[in-house]
Amino acid sequence: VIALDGVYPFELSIPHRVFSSAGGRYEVVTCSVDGRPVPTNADFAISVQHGPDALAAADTVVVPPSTTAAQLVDSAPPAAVLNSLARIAPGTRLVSICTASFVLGAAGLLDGRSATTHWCEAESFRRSFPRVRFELGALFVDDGDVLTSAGAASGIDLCLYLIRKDHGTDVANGVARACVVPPWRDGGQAQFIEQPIPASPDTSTASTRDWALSELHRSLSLAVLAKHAQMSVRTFVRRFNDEVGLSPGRWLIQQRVNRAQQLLESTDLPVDRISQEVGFSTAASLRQHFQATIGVSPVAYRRTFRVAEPV
DNA sequence: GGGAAGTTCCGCCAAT
DNA sequence: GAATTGGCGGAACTTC
Repeated sequence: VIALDGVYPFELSIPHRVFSSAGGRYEVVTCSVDGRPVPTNADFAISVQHGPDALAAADTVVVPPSTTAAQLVDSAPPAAVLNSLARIAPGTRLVSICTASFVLGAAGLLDGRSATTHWCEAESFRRSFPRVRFELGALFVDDGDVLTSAGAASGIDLCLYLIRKDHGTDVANGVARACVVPPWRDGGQAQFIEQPIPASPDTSTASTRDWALSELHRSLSLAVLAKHAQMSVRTFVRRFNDEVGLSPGRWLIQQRVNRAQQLLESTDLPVDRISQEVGFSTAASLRQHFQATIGVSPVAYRRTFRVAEPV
């Protein structure tokens, strides 16, 4: 974790808090660009134990937001920051929290990539980095070895996602429980962008989403969901998009793949049976969406993450 | 993997 | 006049 001048203490502490809860699977090292104490954007400074050499040895480098990042609209990062980033070995996983994506963007590390940042800075980010595919709605964006997150707390979501990716759902869920945060938040930051509060809970799609999760094994067409929400299909789709940041169809597939991941890790059920349990009508359908979402086949995923039963 | 059939998504527009 | 709703139709996506 690299602390830049004016670092935000809350976001700086997220990687250590989350990764250190994963049962010794990660070693979290915090450094500065020169090994010297770092002023924060609060009324205190922090003393780090490591200099930029730590970056060369890291498998993952996390950049939390800072006032340094906030100053990078239409200007290059300070030389010390660029020199530090240059020490990162090729292939190292790069992670930014909140507006720290400006640091990666200004260093040219996001060119041609998909990325996000805090919604407040969306326009400024788009203007500053036209070569970056900006995704406003996401809580975080995974572009392979470069991952960016939205506002402050989405850094927690991203760290949990990395644990899930590295060690599976069970470990990530355990960390989420330890940190008393949800293991997975539906939708994106679209739901946090300033917009009028729905007139009354009766007009929300939330209860239908809860119901759908409990009926995931069923065939849930738009007509069925809209009927449950007591809305026309058109209004339901519109409301759903506004509240969740995803279409009902995309959301359903995401939930079904999530449930399939859990079943692959925690049971020996055949893929055929799991596809029925999570509401995909055929195993081929599950395989297609699983591959597209997770990047591996269900069987390959199980081989990697299925925890062997103690003998 | 390819193709047909069914479903979803979303812009547009009229009605409320 | 502005905001919301819901039907229509074509494109895109999903299922089989």
